[in-house]
Amino acid sequence: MVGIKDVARRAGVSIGTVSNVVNRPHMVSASTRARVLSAIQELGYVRDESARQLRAGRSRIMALLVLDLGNPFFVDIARGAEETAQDEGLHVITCDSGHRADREVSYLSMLAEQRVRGVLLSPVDTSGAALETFRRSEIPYVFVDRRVPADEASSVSVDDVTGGALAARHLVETGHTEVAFVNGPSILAQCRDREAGVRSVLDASSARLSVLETSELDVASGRDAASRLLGMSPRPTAVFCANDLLALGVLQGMVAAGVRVPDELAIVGYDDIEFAGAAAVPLTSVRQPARRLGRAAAELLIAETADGDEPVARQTVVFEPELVVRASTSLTRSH
Amino acid sequence: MVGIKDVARRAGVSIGTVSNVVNRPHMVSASTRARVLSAIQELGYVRDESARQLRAGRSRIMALLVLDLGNPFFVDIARGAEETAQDEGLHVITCDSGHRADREVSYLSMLAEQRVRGVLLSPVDTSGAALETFRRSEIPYVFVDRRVPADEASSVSVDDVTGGALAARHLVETGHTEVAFVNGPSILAQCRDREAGVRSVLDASSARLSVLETSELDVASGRDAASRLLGMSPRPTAVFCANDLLALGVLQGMVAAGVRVPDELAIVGYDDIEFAGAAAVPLTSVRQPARRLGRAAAELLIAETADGDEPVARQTVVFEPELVVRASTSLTRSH
DNA sequence: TCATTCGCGTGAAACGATTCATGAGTCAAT
DNA sequence: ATTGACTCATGAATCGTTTCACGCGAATGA
Repeated sequence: MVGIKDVARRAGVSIGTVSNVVNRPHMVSASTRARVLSAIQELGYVRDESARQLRAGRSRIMALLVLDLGNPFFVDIARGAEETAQDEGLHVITCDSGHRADREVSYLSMLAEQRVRGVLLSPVDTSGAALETFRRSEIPYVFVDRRVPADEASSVSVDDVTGGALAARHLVETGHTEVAFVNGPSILAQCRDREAGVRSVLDASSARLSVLETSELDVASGRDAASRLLGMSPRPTAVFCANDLLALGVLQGMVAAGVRVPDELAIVGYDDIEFAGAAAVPLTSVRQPARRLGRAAAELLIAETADGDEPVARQTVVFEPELVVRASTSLTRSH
Repeated sequence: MVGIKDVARRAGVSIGTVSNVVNRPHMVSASTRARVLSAIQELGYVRDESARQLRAGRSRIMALLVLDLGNPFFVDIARGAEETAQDEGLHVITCDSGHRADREVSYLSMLAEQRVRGVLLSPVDTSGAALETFRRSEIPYVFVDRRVPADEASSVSVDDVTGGALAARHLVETGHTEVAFVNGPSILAQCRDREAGVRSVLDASSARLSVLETSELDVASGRDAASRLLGMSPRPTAVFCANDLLALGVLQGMVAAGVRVPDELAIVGYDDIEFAGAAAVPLTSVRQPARRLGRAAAELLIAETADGDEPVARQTVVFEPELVVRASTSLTRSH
């Protein structure tokens, strides 16, 4: 593998000069620069990041560790993060913990060994030991889609209580009195908060609430939930799901069972992923600004790792969700 | 940042011994080992991969560079690749070129600088200059979801010609004579092959084929295609889409326009992503074994980079696609 | 003419691990 | 008592960069 010293020899200069050509071209005379550059070309020299990083002590890579890449919501976060990273000349590597704490731990220790610049983290469990050991590595991290106290870390999130309330209010206002909430695992703060939002609205109304908890936040769990809903009596006339994957699963289960949506059952999802609007009965959903979430988190992380003088203050950014009403809750468009 | 020499000092041994404790524990006596391990614990020592890699000359990371992470098909490939990588103690970093050649180039040069173990590549354009310069870096790569001549590189793909034929035959056999093929950009080999498959079947039948090309392989393009289809006369009674995202877009556009699926228009997608089966009118689709694709590609790459004696022969693995028939083409289930 | 500045280039010292030849110590066998 | 075999630990060399103090020569100013 050709290294900097091969280039130096070929160009008849010292290795220090080659390094300067690559990193501070203005410090080198035009003629030498040209000679070195053509040597680089001819030899096909590619700088070795590991050596560079060893010297520098920090890498040019930031990591994004998400709960589930199968959920387009997180893919959008990744895209946002990549956008700002690129502006800073950094790269993002995306890791998928698949909701599993052991994989989260494994990735975190890998990232610590890599000495990544920082980590954008959407953790399975905040209180977990996973983070506890990672903290000692001194690698900065920012929470994404999870609010934490500012003294612990910066975080960028969306107000899930409001989001839940938004959905619930919409259902109450459209006249539903028998409402179900299909929630994901309650170890997830997002799920707990959305439920809190739902309850705050429904408790103050005359509607009745049943809560179903699923083990995963995916389409298959949604289908399961659908069959449970079908067995309930009285059967709810509206269901709010903790995310769009669940909602799509419920929708499919209902359509398969001949239940008309929204006539017999209104459905509200959460995240407003692209597939929500693209469903044959387009889903009403609570939109989260996923891309902006990713951008903002990356910006915070970059600010924290800027080689400035003073440590930057931790920040807590909270975005507001927005209800997007579509056919799955509006009778007017049906049929 | 605590390094190996801090540990050595604390434990009262040489750095070589610490290294042995970490990498070849059996070569160290039990008592020293215990002493070193507790020093590691107390100091919170985390090995620095960049130094390790500098010495070793190769990294423990393999990369997967895909066309579009927004497409669940590629997420499944990533999962497959990660499964086998994990078995080998490797890590995968997933990069999303978003169908853009410039990002592909940028990622490839980053990966070359990182001296990754190898790259699983789903390239925008095989003939591209992107690859040409990457080749010089000597980093092994395996094509995923794209067949190439075995003398160039190993590849793992699915037979797209057969896949296209499968879909077309299904439509012909269910009696359609006016068929549309909504294809993605023809620079993609996948798209060209699927079209070839479609033509091979339809040319031999009495059905008529119209081909619409879209600029992207996403849901929005599918919606566009739907409106174009609506303007055609005679209007096709069946449409095959080059992937499920397009198909979902078409489905949505049609349902919004009041066209009944499958009664007035049958739709076939490609990839069989989870959302295809979860659509309110579940999509008939050509299934590709995405996870196995990822696994197989990673296995090939690992075989090529095994530090064995002889270079391993290049391999070309081709999987067979499979038609999954659902409601979007079968009148029997409708209403 | 001499001193000062400036522009360019050099060479060596890091960075933090791995690896390997070497040596120190112990034990058993001759 | 000497040898050989074996177990552990050592310390130096090495990987490919970056960085920095320094030196050389030319240009500038007095």
